[in-house]
Amino acid sequence: MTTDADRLPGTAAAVPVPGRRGRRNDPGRRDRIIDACLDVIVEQGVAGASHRKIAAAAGVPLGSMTYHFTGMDELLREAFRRFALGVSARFERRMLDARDAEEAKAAVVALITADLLSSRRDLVLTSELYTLAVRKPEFRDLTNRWMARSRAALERHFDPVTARLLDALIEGLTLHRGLDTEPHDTAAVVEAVDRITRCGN
Amino acid sequence: MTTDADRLPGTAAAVPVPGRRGRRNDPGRRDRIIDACLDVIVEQGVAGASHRKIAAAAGVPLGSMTYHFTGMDELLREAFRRFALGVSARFERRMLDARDAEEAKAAVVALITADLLSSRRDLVLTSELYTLAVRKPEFRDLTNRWMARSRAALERHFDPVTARLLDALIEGLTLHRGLDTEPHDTAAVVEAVDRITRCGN
Amino acid sequence: MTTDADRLPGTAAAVPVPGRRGRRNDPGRRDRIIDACLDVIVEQGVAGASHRKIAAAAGVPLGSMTYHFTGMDELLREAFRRFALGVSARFERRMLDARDAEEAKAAVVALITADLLSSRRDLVLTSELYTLAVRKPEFRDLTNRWMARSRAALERHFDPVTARLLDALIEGLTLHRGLDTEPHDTAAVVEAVDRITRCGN
Amino acid sequence: MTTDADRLPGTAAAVPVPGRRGRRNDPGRRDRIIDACLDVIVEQGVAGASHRKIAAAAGVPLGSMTYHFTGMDELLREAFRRFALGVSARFERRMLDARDAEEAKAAVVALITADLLSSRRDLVLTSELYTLAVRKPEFRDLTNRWMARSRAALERHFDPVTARLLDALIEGLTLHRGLDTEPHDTAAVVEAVDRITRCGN
DNA sequence: AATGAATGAGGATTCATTCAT
DNA sequence: CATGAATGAATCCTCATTCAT
Repeated sequence: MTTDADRLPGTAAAVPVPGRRGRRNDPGRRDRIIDACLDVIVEQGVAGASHRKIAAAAGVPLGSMTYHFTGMDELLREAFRRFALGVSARFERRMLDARDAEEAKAAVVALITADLLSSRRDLVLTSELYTLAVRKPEFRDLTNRWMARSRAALERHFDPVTARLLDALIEGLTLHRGLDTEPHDTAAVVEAVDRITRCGN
Repeated sequence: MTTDADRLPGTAAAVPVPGRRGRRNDPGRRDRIIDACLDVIVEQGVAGASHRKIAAAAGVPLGSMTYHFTGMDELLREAFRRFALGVSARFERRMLDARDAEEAKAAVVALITADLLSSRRDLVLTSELYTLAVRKPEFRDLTNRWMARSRAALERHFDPVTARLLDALIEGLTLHRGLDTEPHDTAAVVEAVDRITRCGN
Repeated sequence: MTTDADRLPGTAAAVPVPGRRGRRNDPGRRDRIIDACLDVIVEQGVAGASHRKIAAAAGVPLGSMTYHFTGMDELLREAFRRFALGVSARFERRMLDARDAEEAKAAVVALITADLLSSRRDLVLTSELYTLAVRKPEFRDLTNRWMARSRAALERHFDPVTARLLDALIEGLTLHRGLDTEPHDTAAVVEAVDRITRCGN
Repeated sequence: MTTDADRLPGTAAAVPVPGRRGRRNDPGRRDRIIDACLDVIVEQGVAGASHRKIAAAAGVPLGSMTYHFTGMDELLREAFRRFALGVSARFERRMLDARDAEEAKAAVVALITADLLSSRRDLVLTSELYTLAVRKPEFRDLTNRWMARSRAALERHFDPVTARLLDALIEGLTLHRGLDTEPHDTAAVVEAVDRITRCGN
């Protein structure tokens, strides 16, 4: 399970999910609501995300909320599903792009030390998702699938045990770097990845 | 920064004299509220922690809440401060008890693989705290101090770089083990700690 | 700026269909709330006008209050706007009905010495409005517009300076007569209007 | 009844009211509370004047409030009594200082056109007092006594009818000048006083 | 199909007052 | 005598959800 700054292209761009629920006048409204939901969560947290605020952010009437979603739970689930899918897809692609273990390690380092500005959003959403996942099984499914996908991607270059450990290391380093206020140097991250992968590539 | 199940001794001990309708002068009530706050957070999350619920859990009238605390913010801050202090104190003690690096490593492994039943509470509270810390500076202070204390404790047995990496590893492993539904084997944790500490004791 | 007992016609006419439990779609409910607000203010003052009391007086659920108005401020503003509009419209009509300065003077005297029973409401509301206006600009706008309209009406029969002085005199006499407990004779009022208008018709 | 900017000297200056209630440690505390009460009312209105705020403004513990006063009503009554006494005493002195009707008229004009900065406090307190007086008899006693004293002072230079009319005129002009936002010229005030006193000195 | 209107439950907070000390 | 601690009632307001249209 790993964080990444990029948004999965194609999910949020008002693509009309064909077989889902064809709406006449405003296709993609459902999608817009989901994106607005994530935006509100980034700014105010899950605790501050209300139907009203999300509706306002999406530019849709309040009544739309419970028309398109059975309730806040469904909306949150879909929003975080989109988020997790996007982040893990991006991670997977990076691992696919790496041609050997060395490139994979470099990619991991790049990921952890990535521009914090763009990954602030990811950090916030990730921590919010974890907080939900710790308590509610339906969100734990999300994080589990995310973690599984990350490990599978890592296993293209590392043995299963190393993949699992590396994934955990990424998690911890990302979190600590995100929370810590003092600047961090990349060298330590390189060192960490080196050590954790030393005996198991 | 590491999770631990024990409660800081001496903080929550102010048990209300049971059969007495303690109206006026109830010393320790503030402490009881803080503990009740943590309990409610564990069960319902920060989002679900309201004055009403906490007051009910602590067995105090609603008006007591804003008498003892200026508002929810102060209450949350104090609650998480107590939690962080307790956990980091426990961690520090464990490191002090270790007589050499090997014992320290064993202690770390024990910590990560500790009885999940008791550490479920810690996991929940930690993730809630992180979610707050990501957004609000006053809670980031808490996590920073916690992290600093953990690293300092680790530095009794490891060099600074290793300490930092080990701390991050603990974080990631704890989190992943807490979220994952399938069982984990201790061997992998031992392996991880071995690798990360190999070149830097 | 002058007080008058009549209510602006057409504003409060939305009588709720009595025997019908009008749940959804209750047009005129907003108006009814505003009127109820004024009623409560008359009886308990602005200080005693709470959402609860007004809702009860209007026969609407508490939640309606903040649905129809963003908060107490907006409600108070609308209520006093309605009051000021009604009073100044009535005053204006009286001045329009007067065919010359003598009739206008008589109308002013009639106004000041009007039946106190009906003008008690006006006196209370006026003093409450002034108290708000002294402190808050948005209410001062109301009183300013009211004063301007009164002066404009007076200027149909008197020169600008006299109009302004007459308006102030009306204000002072109305207030003193309203507060004073001993009975007043009309002759003094006639004398006052005569003197203030003597040199400026 | 007339407004004036000066504070009655000697009332607020922590003079120990001798026969009232001799306190040991902090004589004048009662007085300080009353003054603080007026200060709070000026800033927040009667509606915003709470025991807590006044206690804070006076620098006394909250418990002192209900120790020195039976409740808010008594406190308000004493506060406004002090205010009304101060203002009317100042007015009386000005009338005593005038040696003839012309000087009295000049004094009245000076009073109305006085520096608004210092009289803002008076304006606020006066309107608050009127609002109370309109509703509650115990405050109407205050305003009545104030009005009576003002008229008595004016009767040193004018006949009773003129005194009463002049008093009302002062009231209206002061109020309108206080509320109006555009600047006012003194000439109109002079003219008004001239007219109202023309036929009756 | 879509939504504006409406509402009751619950949110945090402020308050005057009481009482034990 | 004086006060800090405590409390229950009341404050405004936000909310997810329902329903008539």
